Amino acid sequence: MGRIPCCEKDNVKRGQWTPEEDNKLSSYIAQHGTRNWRLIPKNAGLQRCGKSCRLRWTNYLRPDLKHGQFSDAEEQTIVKLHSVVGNRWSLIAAQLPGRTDNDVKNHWNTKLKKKLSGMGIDPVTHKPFSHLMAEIATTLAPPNEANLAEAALGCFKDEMLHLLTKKRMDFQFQHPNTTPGNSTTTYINSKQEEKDDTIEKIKISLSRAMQEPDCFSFASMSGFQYALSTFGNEGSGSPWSQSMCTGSACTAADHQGHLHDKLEEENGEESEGGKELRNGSHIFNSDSILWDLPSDDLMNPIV
DNA sequence: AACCCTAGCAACCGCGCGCAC
DNA sequence: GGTGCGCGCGGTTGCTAGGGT
Repeated sequence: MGRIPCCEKDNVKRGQWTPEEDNKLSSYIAQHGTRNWRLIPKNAGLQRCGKSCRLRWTNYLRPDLKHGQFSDAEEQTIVKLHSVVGNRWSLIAAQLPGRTDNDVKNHWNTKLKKKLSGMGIDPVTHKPFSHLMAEIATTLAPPNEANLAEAALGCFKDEMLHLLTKKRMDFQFQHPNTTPGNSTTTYINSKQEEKDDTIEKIKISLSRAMQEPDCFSFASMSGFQYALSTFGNEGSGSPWSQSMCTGSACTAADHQGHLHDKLEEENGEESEGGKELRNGSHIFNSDSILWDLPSDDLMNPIV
């Protein structure tokens, strides 16, 4: 048996509150208090759900609310408390007079999270990223080659699909052997050509890998490192493919020295992708840990 | 000027807990 | 102890204003 709805959805208004509605609600609550939220809209002459009235009152209309910017002291309090209690917004808000849980939550999600990340602190654990990276590196076992291939392929398929579908139309028609100076491609600048060339190689290798999974040697794929370092976000499939794509596990693999060593061993020479990787920014370099990402991926400057 | 993108905020939704019967 | 109800909470969604192209 499901829970009954808190109100008749057909008969209630939703969305932004008007000043008249605010007035009605405020004056009703001033006279009668907030005893039964289900009855309040009916008695106050509002076509609103009781829940909606409660939210409007607690988050906006309550006379004791502060509506301005959060002060530094308030922000510090939020960060401190969040490090202890986590996402218990109501608990945190209770320590900040005039602030609601919704206020605190919004402020955290829009400002404080980014602020902490920018300072090199993980907003979830409140530990420095360097500390987390070290933990991950020591916790995870080095992956074997089969896992890596599976993981990277899973990650790769999604990213390539994404990339290929969002790429300009000309990419679809551009044959890999297109000669320079061809009228259809002359407008492409050299950097773009270089990138397209890498993408094309990835594309060919990927389709080969899908057709001949058994004899597929992932590390022989030109541009793998480029892709790994560029598309490190939305993996799918095995846990390794997930973690491979977060960047953190890449770091772990780097730390263990297995991934790049393995790739270079098998490549025999430095791949084009490898060059790309090396040209990427070393945003994180603590002791033996390296986190290689292209500069475009520098979401969070690390201290 | 028009369009697109993004950040910030308000509001909604669903779940779980506590209380009364 | 079981059930129904009301409320609070945290996560998510949607709207809007402002900035960039």
